[in-house]
Amino acid sequence: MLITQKKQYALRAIFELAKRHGRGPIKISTIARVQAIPMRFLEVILNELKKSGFVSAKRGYQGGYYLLRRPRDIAVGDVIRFMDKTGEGEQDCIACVSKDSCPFDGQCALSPMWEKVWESLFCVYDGTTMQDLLELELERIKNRKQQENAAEKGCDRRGLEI
Amino acid sequence: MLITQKKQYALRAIFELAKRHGRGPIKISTIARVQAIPMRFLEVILNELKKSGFVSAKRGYQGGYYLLRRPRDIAVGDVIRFMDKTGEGEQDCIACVSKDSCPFDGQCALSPMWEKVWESLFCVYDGTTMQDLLELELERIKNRKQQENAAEKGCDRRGLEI
DNA sequence: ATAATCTTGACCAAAATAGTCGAGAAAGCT
DNA sequence: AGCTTTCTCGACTATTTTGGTCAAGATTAT
Repeated sequence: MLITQKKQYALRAIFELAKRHGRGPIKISTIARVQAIPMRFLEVILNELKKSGFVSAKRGYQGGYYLLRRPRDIAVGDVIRFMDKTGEGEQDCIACVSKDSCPFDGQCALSPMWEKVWESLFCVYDGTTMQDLLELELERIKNRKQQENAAEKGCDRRGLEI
Repeated sequence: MLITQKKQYALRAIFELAKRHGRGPIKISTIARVQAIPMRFLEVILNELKKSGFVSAKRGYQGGYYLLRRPRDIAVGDVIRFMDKTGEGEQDCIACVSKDSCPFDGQCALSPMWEKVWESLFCVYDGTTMQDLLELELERIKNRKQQENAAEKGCDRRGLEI
């Protein structure tokens, strides 16, 4: 897998927090429902994410999770890197890039390519902030509405034609 | 993992065949030794690769595997795509990109990013042929020799200084 | 107090991945 | 023909990673 489910969930959870940034703590149960993430699993994930410094939590009655940074100051790359780290040493890396696991001491014929791959991957990751994702989402919603309107008109016309 | 061990092995095996292209069939045992791949596992891998049309094999006494195309006509992307296919449907893909597994019908906030990631990944894969890898390898060897020469001289000088 | 909510660590299950084995079939050599 | 070498094929096993659950406890607002 290029990306695990867990990282995907982490990103979606943070995205959801970004969406509601500034409106107080958000409950795990809410995030789980809206983002379609198994709740007990999300508990684990968010708890881990606290150590990243991106999110924090408040316990008790009106408790929940919230972002510690502005959405534009959290890049996807930051989250991925953090999630990789927690599993002890870059898990999502490629065997030949890290000298330890490469039988040729990181000098195999493929390693230059893996480095390129790694770079271009994180070029995208680091170039995408939560803010960017939010804006994309807004645009998408706008487009969908326009399409719906267009479709409705289409429906009406068809109705008349019959 | 970004790339599995098996795919890595497949690439290294094909690379080795490319290195010896035009010199008749190469034995599995040779490839396994030179590329540090478990032999019985490599048997399985090369056998699968026959279906890709990149390699073919000859049995018996002076048998072995050989490339069906010129090294410059085999890109890393071709190999990766083939290996992905054999596992039934793009395994190395991302959940949200394929509509089936995305709870939001492939319309989640992250999907545009995953598409970008996918593109830039295969941009590297498809832009790297076996020939390219061979040339890189040659250059690497040349550089290492130069370094060794330089190091030897350095040694001599140190010897005199003491 | 008590109800809501996060916290923690242990635990389990399923899937994917990595790797092995044995018996057989073809090809060349003598 | 008989022997050796080498691939072939399918079944099998082991290991690791991932995904997910649970229960008991701590904290806070009301």
